[in-house]
Amino acid sequence: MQLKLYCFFFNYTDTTLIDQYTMRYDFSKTEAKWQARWQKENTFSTSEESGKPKYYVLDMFPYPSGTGLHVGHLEGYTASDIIARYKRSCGYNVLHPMGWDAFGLPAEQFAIKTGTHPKTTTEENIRSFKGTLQAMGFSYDWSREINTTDPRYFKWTQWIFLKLYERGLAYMSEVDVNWCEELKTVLANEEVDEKIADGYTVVRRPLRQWVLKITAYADRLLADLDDVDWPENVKQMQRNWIGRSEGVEIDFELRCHDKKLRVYTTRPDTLFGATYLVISPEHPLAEKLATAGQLVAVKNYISQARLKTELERTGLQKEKSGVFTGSYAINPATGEPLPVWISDFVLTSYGTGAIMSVPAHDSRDWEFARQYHLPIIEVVKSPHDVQEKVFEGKDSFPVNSSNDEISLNGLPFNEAFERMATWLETKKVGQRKVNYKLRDWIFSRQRYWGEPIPIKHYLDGTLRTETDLPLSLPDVEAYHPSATGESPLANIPHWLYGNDEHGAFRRETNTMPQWAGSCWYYLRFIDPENSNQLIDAEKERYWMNVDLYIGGAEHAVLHLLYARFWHKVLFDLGVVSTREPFKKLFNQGMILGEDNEKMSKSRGNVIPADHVLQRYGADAVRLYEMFLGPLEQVKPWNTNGIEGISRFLSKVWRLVYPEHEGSAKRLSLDAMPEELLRRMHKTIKKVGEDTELLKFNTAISEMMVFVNELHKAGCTNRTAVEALLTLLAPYAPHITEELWESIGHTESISLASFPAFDQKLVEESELTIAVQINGKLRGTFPAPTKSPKEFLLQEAKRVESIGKFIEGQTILREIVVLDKLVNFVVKQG
RNA sequence: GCCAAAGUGGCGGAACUGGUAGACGCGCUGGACUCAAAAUCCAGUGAGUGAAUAACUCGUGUGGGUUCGAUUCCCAUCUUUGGUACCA
Repeated sequence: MQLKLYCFFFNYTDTTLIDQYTMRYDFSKTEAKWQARWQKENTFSTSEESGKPKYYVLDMFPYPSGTGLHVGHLEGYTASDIIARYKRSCGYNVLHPMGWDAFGLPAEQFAIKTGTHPKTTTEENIRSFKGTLQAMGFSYDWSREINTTDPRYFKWTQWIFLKLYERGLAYMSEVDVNWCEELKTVLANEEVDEKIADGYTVVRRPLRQWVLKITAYADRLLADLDDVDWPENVKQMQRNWIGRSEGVEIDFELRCHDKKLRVYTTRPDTLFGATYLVISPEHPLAEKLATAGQLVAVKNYISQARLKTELERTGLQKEKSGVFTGSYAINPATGEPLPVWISDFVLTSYGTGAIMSVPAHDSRDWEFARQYHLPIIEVVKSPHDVQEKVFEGKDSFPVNSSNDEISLNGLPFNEAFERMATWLETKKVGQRKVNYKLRDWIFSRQRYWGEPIPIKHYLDGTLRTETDLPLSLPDVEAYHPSATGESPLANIPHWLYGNDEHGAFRRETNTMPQWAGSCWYYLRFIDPENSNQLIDAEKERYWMNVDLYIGGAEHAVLHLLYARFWHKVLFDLGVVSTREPFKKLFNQGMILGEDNEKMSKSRGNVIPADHVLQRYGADAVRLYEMFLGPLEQVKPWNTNGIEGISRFLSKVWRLVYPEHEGSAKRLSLDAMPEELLRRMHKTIKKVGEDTELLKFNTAISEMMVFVNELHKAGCTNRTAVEALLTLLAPYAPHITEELWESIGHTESISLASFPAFDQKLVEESELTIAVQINGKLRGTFPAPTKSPKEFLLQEAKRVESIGKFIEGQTILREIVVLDKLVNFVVKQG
C-alpha cells in the first residue's frame, strides 16, 4: 500500500488528483449519485393537485451562448434554488422551472460565418448549459423545460402578436431606425453603442417597421409599479423611462403666417419669460418659416442636421447650434414678438417638436440664449442674477408676470401653473397635455433566427393574419441578409409567396426581436405542453403571480417593461388573471473576476463554472457563491476562499463519519448540554429568518458557528445533527442527502421539513452586561436575563475594573439599558 | 450634469428599532501530529504605547453636529459603482 501510494505520487503531479486522494469525502461520487436519484424518482416534479399553498420562484432564463456558464451566472440560479428547496421544506408546493431564450444574434452570426444551422448551434449550447445546471444540483422540474425556438412554443408568441395586431397595438410605420450596414439589420437604441464599440457603423435610416403601441399602456405601466414588491431603484428606473410629465400645449400666433406654432411646456408659469421659440430641423414649418434672407442658411442647417446620427445630435455635443428663421411669433401673455429659431437640440419625436424658450429658468435655453445673444428675462424670483446663471427652482414665485387679464406674481408654482393653464385654455390658445418619454416599441428585425411575424401582404396592399400557426422558419441555404436589407427569408420563394382565397400574397420577412420570447415564458412554464391554448385558465389562476423573480439588474427596464406590457394586454384579453406578472423582484449583484474587474473573455478573468465544479463540487460552489457577500451586492470572486467552505463541509461530514473512513458513527440520543441546545435553537431561528430574506451569507455563517460548537463539544447528538442537515439541505443538497441516508433515513432529505425552534430556548438565560464610563467600555459582568435595573446598577459598581473610575467621583447620571449595559456619567476632572 | 446605492482590518464581509465594532471565512504567524509533506487539530491575528494573557490611546472615507453613548441619526464634503443623457 505504501509503495503503491509512493508511485502514485511520483507519476501524477496533477494537483487535482492529489486533492482527490486527500479529499475529505468523495463529492463527485456523492453528487452524481443524488443527481441521478432525483432524476429517476422525479423528486422535483410539480403538479397542481397538492392541497398545499403554492410558491412560484423563477430565474431569468438564459440565452444559451457558446461560451458556457461562468460562476457569475450561477449566483442567481443558486439563490433561487435555495429558496425553492427552502419553501418546499416549509410545506409549499413549489414551481421552479428552467428554459432557454434561444433565438438571438450570436447563433445567427455563427451561421453566417460557418453555414451551421442556428438550430444545431443552439441545441449544442443548450446541452452544455443544461449539463452545468444539473451538475449544480438545481431542483428544476425539467419536465417543464421550454425553448423559445421550439415551434410549439413560438406558436403562442405569434398568437400573442396577432392579438396585439387585432387590437391595433401592432402597426406598421415608416420610422427612423438604427441601421447597421455590416449586419444589414436594425438595432435597438440600446444595442447601438455596443455595436459601434465593436467597430460596426450605424446610421439613421427610415424603414417600414412593425411597431408595438406600448405607449397606450404607459399610464398603467406607471401606476401599477406601486403594487409590486420590487427594489425601489428598479421602479424608479422604470418611472424615469416612462417619463410622464404634465404640461400645456400652447399655440403661438405667427407674424406674416396664418399657421400657428404649437409648443409643449411643463412650465406655463414662466410664459412671461419666453423670449424666443425653437423648432426642430424636421419640423414641418422649418423651411416655410424661413424668410428670403435666411432661406439659404436654414436649408443648409436642415440638411446638415439630417446627416448627423442620433448619437452625434444628442451625445457628447457641448456646443449648441442653431439658425434664425427670420420669422417671429407672438407671446400670448406679453404680446411681444419672439424670434423663431431652428436647432437640433429640440427633439422631433417628443412633444410637438417645438419649444418656447425661457432662458432665465431652463439651462438649455439659457445656454442657447447666451450663445446667440437672445434676451434673458427673470420671471421667477431668483437668488442670483439670471444673466450670470440660470435658476430652475420651483420653490420660488413668479415676478414680472402680469398683464391686463392675469397675474401670477407671488403665487407658488402649482397655483401659477394652474392659473396660467386655465387662462390659456379660456383664451383657446392652449390645452393641458400629458406627455411621455416612452416611445412605441420597434418590433421587427431583419434576421433569420427569430419568430416569423405571421402576416401576409396582398398585392392590393391589404394585410391579413396567418391562420395556421405556428408559422415556422424554412431552412435556408445562406444566412446573409438579402441585398435590400430584408431578412434571409426574402430569398426563399417557396416560403415567401403563396395563394389563398384572398389572392396572391407575400409573407412578412421581418422576424421578432429576442425580447418577444422572454415576454411571456413565465406563463408557459405553468402549462408547457398545452397545444390548444397558451395556458389553461385554472392552472394560471393557481400559479400566478410569480412569487419571486431573480435576475440581473441589466434587465431592470427593457425586459421587465416589455413583459409587463404583454402581461397587461393578456390581462385585457382574459388570458391571465393578474395585472402584474412578477410580485417580488430581486436583482443579484454581479460577481467580478479575481482582479476586481467585470468578467470578460478579453480580460481573461472568466471563472468557468465547470472548472470550479470539477474541483470543488456543487455543494461547495453553491455555498461559496452565497457566502461571498450579500446577494444584491457586486463582489469579486476569490478562488482561495472556497477552501474555507470545503473545510466546513468536511467538518459536517465528520459529524457523522469518523476521521478515517468506515461506517457512520452511532448518533447519541442523550440530552444535549444546555449551551448547545440553546445554540441549536438560535441557529434554526437565524437560518430560517435569513434564508427567508435571501441573506444567505449570514445564514451560512451561523451554520458554521453551530458546526464549530458541535465539534468543540464532541457532540454526536441525533437531534442536533438532524437539525443541522435539514437547515443545510437547501444550500448543500448532495452532502446532506448522503448523510441523511447514512444516519438511517430512507426518504430524501428534499422532502423533509425545515426544523422548528423553541422561542424559550432562543433567549439566553444569562447575559453579559457591558459597563461604560462616559460611554466608554470599562468592564463587563454576567447577569441573568431580565434582571431589574437596581440589580444591574449594584452589580456594575462591583465590577473590579470600574472601581477606579467611580471611587471618589460624582456620578452625574446612571443609564441602564436592560439586558444590555450600564453607563455611568462621571464628572470629568 | 442629474438620479440611486455604497465607503468598516492585509482581503470578502458581520453588527437587531443608536448600546461591548470587526461575527463567519480567507490570508498570515506560532505550535501539535509526520521521516517529510498533505490533510487535520490547537493558539494568536485592527493600529499604536507596553515585558505583559496589566492598562491605556486611536480606530467604521473626510470635516462638523445631535446624544450619556453614533458604523447606525442630521449637515457639509470627497471617492467609487450602477442608471440616465438636451424628453422642454
